[in-house]
Amino acid sequence: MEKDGERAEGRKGIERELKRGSLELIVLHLLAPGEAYGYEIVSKLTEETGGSLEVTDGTLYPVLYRLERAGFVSVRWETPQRGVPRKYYRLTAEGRAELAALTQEWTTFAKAMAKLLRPAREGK
Amino acid sequence: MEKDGERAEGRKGIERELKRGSLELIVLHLLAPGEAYGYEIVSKLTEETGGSLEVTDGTLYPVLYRLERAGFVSVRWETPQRGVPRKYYRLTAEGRAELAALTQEWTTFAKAMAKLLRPAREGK
DNA sequence: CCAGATACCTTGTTACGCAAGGTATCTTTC
DNA sequence: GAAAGATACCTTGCGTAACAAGGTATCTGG
Repeated sequence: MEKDGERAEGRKGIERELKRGSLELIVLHLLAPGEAYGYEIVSKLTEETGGSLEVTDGTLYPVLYRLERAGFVSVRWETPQRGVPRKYYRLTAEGRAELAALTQEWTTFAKAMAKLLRPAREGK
Repeated sequence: MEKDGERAEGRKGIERELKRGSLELIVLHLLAPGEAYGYEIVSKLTEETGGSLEVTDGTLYPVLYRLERAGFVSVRWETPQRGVPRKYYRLTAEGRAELAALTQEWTTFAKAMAKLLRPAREGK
């Protein structure tokens, strides 16, 4: 029945697109204070943004894999006394450099957008 | 031997990804003051952002087509006294509403990102 | 009539975010 | 000690958007 009941594509899809290219930065940023494991990163993000930015683990793992492959994070397995093994990720020096670079790029982009969107416009 | 001579994957690709989902908003915004034709929009964007945000016409036309299809812009052909025919785009009422909605969504997203990235962190 | 400029349009590639589904390990309960 | 549930990691397939590259049509100037 729900022919386009929850389609509402216009609304839902935008956020996904906006997140594009920002996720890598987000993850690097969340790793800045210290190491963390996959599931932890997911909940950290939800928590720190009050739920306004979220990812599922299925989204996160490919990102982490990319980061590892690029040498931006190092990986360590640890089995806690209680619970299943966890894979801890930690920024490398290159990762920190990348974090700084991406933060810069994101900020530049956001500023350009903000300036463009600012309605103020003195007569030409 | 240019193994990855001009690939420079990391750097070039990011901006493209960041633009994702923002282009539609950008175009709607550029149409807000009044109608414009395709090529004009391309140069308006380059001009207004001092070149920090750019699109090629091959990127723009699909966007315009989407907007037209969604009813956010109306279209009018005009052949100027000198030169080739031009296709002028103008915001519809729905287009204006969409512009407002997207601006809102973009701002919300940008604020969430900015807050996350802000390093300041008072001891909990 | 031919070269060049203007303007519009199409196709194929690439990459990413995501939902859905899958695997493995540990804990609890009976 | 088997079943059920929780935790955590990983993979596959899909949709979509930005872009480069290439194509078409119209007008202007020599």
